[in-house]
Amino acid sequence: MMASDVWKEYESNEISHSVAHHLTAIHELMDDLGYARVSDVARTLEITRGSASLTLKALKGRGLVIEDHNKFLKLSEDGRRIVDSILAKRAVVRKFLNEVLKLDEHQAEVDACKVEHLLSAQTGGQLLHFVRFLLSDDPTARQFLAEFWSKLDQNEEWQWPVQDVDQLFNLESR
Amino acid sequence: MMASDVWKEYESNEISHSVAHHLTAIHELMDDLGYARVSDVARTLEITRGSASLTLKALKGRGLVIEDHNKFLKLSEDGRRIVDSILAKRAVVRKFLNEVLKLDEHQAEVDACKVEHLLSAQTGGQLLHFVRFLLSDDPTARQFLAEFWSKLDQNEEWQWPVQDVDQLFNLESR
DNA sequence: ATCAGTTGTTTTATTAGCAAAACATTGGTT
DNA sequence: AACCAATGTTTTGCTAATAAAACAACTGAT
Repeated sequence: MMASDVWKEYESNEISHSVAHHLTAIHELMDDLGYARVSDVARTLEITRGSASLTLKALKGRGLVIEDHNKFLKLSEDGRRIVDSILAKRAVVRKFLNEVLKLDEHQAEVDACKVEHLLSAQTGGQLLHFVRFLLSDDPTARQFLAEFWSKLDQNEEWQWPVQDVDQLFNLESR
Repeated sequence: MMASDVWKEYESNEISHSVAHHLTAIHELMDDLGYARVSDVARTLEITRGSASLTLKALKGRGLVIEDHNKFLKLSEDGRRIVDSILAKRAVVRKFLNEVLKLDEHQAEVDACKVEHLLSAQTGGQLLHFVRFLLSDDPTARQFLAEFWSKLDQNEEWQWPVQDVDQLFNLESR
């Protein structure tokens, strides 16, 4: 509980929010334009070329981005793997928030974008299993969702933020 | 998609990971010891007194922390509200990851700690509704969970990270 | 061929968050 | 009184990520 080895793992994350978006920007640009240069990344992220240049230089140094003889950028194998895992987590979190919890699309997009690079691979994988089953045409899943959504409309008994969540579960928490 | 007004909201967050833990440390110390000084916070977070002193000075300036005539710290009303919302999100996310997705406790704790300060109030509230119903003794919820868990043990068809999550849902995204 | 626009880099500065070290204050012990 | 330990602050320096501005190099149009 509040073990510092837990809370300090935050910055020990090898992929920062900024790095995640520099990499996914390259990925998107390759899809959309067929190429990605420093300026294109900067435009996409709405930061200055100077900032993008410095960050991308570091990413080249880390072997996540590769530069052409003509200053054209692309993702390395490692870079692509990271982008894949980030986009997968973003997609599944967005889907869960929007289609299950019924949060509006913008909120779902924003929250998914905030946490996509922080979730572990295990969490991403398990969440995908879960949401996949939940949104499948399995009758049990259908019925469960229907009941949940009908309950959602009904009650707003307790208000957020909650003082003691564990009490709401009628369980001891540790 | 990749709208910069979305991805830039990350740093626009008023509560950073560091601030979140400085505040919750004070909360915990008040519970455990009955008081909280700069040194106690530093010890709890395993950072130097100097760092804690600077951060806490800023938090006093923001009106989230109040200092005694004798250097004793406590949370303001605003500070307490923030801690409540963070701890509630942490608890519900941890519970979901551990008791529903069956991730081990450490992983659940780490991931919950990483995202607790980033989730919106709406997301926290909806997630609480969802997990509460999911872990209740409602027979539909019971049956759904039982089926999900049995499926979990069975298949490991596709491997993570997934190339195209949306394809796995047999749905168009967005 | 020149001139303008685009592109990439570098330098300088800022902010948040940390460490390390120096320093001041306080409280208790002997 | 002298001393030591704990506490709090300040200063200096570091890293990541940004902006801003200066600069160099290339491209294309006329």
